[in-house]
Amino acid sequence: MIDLGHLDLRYTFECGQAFRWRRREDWWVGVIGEHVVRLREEEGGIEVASGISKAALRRYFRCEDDLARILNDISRDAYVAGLVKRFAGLRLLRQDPWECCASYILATNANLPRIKNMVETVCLTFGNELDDGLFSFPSPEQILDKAHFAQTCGLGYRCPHFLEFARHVHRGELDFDEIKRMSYAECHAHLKHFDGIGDKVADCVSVFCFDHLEAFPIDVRIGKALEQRYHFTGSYKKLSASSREHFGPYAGYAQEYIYFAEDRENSSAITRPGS
DNA sequence: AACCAGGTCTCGA
DNA sequence: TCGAGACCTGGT
Repeated sequence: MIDLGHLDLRYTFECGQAFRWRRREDWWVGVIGEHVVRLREEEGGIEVASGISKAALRRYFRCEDDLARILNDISRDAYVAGLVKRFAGLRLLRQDPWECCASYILATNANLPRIKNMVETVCLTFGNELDDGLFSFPSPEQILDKAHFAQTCGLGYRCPHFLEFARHVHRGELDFDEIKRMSYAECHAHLKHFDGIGDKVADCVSVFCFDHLEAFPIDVRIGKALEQRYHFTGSYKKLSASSREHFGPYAGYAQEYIYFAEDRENSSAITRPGS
């Protein structure tokens, strides 16, 4: 049993920030680094079945974030204030930079189910089998050692960007520790130099693995929400500036609550037509 | 059966 | 700096 603070596993894993968590009966099963992790909510904490250290788990779940204070800070309008109440316990995760960047290069112009499939196929093709049917996310070297198999992963036109990114990391052309020391603006600009990383992906990885909680990724759905609910318009750059100004230093948290809410709204509209 | 998807790239104005 | 088109492919 471990106390990870206020945490709702379902909201946190279903909101689309990470692609590899699955519900298996009453456990959430995922892979962090080379560890299979099984988690279950119990009274008074989270039950953990894994060899991973508690410190690593606390780090992954950003336990140093004062969630109550952050949610209070982003509740700057009625819409987000309502979402924060509905989905309290949704936490941002601190993902591994290599895995996060590589995954989000795959996450362009595809829907969530397909993205999950692509990532899972990559793990199955190149990663280490850790447990029955559970694979680690492969290292750049594991991918490059049999790069020709990438064609069989259904990545489409993302494939060359994915492989090229693995090569850049393998050659040491990205220093993730150095990027972590950059400001948000520097981090975002630096990442955009790599093929397959544009404004949106740069923002995703800025907030999901480089600790820039003010980053506010804008995909088509968030763009619609910004227009309809806030009347924000214009280029990505303008929308980004407006959003960060409105939501403040924890804009990334606000973005994730909005994305999750819009996603649920969207899927329930399809599931229950009419009314 | 079309439409669309956690976009990016290239190119012209 | 901005907008328009093309783009792999699988979900829905």
